[in-house]
Amino acid sequence: MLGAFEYLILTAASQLGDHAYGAAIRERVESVAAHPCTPGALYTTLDRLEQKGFIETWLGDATPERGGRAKRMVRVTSAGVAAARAFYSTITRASVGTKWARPA
Amino acid sequence: MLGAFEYLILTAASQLGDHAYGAAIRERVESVAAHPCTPGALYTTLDRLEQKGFIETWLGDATPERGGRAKRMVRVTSAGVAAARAFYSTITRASVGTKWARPA
DNA sequence: GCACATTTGTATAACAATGTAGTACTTAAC
DNA sequence: GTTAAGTACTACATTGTTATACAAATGTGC
Repeated sequence: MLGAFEYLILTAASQLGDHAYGAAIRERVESVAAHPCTPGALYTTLDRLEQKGFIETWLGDATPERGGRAKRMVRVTSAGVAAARAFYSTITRASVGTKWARPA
Repeated sequence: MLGAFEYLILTAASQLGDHAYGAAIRERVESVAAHPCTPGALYTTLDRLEQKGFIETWLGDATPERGGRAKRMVRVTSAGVAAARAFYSTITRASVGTKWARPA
């Protein structure tokens, strides 16, 4: 169904738009979830999302900063958007009427 | 962090209140998610949720209906409610500003 | 009223997919 | 060459899935 962690990465990438790349996504996920997002977790998940066709990635240029390795840029595909939408709507629908969510 | 499937089971159990038991939870999850919830998936997940202290289960009485095996009753603990709340709020917070969720 | 099918429900075991930790490698600026 | 930013890899733990078996009660035929 798309895991919770995969969903967090998709949302982060989507929100970062043209500036979405590995490390930036990582920071954003960590700030939103109260939850560490280690490099290993991130890149293996990126690989899997790409395999499923939910994102596209390519190597971009190195920005002229101290540690200038090329960034792995990320774009969410339309299939990825659809998957994220489905996940969100399932969670929302399930939560209607619970103590911890608003009544809808 | 609590998986998506675990969350669905917690919400279903919570909504069913005193009538929460294995098979009823299963039906409810299937109707909410467009996703099959097989017996195996359900009971292994119940075991795991119980181990983590998110639910309590005990064997109830058999109702006087055709197939009257004793039901495994389920109650969400306060720890379970807290976990569900945390999950929901993480997903909600992460989704703010995406194409597929409303702006907050 | 007894064998036996039928129905509702639970359990187990083996496996596949996801999520995580830790560490090593690459590239460029200082 | 040291330091910083970033990516990649490997091995492992946790979650999710499939398929099948088991249990207990009611209903039916004879």
